[in-house]
Amino acid sequence: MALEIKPTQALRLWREVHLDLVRDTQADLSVRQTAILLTIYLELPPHTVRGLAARLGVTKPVITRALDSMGKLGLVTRKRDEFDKRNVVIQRTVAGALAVEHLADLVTARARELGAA
Amino acid sequence: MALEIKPTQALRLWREVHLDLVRDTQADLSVRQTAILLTIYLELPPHTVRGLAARLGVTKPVITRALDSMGKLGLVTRKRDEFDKRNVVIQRTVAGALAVEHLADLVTARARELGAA
DNA sequence: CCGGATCGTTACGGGGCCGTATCATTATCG
DNA sequence: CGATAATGATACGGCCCCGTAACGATCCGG
Repeated sequence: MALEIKPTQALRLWREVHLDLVRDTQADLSVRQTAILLTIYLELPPHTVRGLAARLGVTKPVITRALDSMGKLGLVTRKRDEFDKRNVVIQRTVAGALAVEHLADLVTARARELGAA
Repeated sequence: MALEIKPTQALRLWREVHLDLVRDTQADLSVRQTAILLTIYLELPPHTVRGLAARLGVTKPVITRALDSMGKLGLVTRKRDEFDKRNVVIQRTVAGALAVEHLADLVTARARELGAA
């Protein structure tokens, strides 16, 4: 069952949510960071630096740095893989789950406000 | 007529489009720039620096700098207001319209792919 | 006509992100 | 064991963005 959305609706939805994000001083994630965060919280674990880099089509340092800054914000945590100590497993946090949930609220609320176009 | 979308669908849509944006080397707009671009192309002209700053809840230099970089990309143009030469009128461009249309395509295409959740 | 208000821009200091190249650590295989 | 591969982190130079404060240009009211 697909979600039907018209181009004008899509643009208005995108704009309203982005206006909310800009006004929301707290949320200061870049496009890359947002993609990483949502991948971690929507796809099945385990998540690794290498896996995320391949998934997003970016280099590993991008992931490492994004995890650094998102870690400072408390949105994710890192843990060494005990079975292969070269790997780092990225874990979810309560704050991260709340942030994702907040984003979902924003999008659904703005979608609900959209008139037909 | 509102657009009904479930939280899980919203998050998946957001993630897929953001993955597209990350992979699309060309599109390199920040959240602020995206909000500005869509405001210019979705709301009725005329648009001014001061108006956009108030609309987004940011300071004027933010708008000036965003217009600088978006101008380099050919997405917008500036013109002095002839009736009040203090004002600058922001104008749309063909390239900007295409970029907005491309974003609409991305969102609608990803929405169509979404299964019910 | 002139002082104050308004508009957009610029200067400054600070911080973040980028890609490339390199590094330390760990695993693997002969 | 020792060489090689793989993983994530780090160093570097460069670029962009931010907020505050100041600036020149323009309009307006007395």
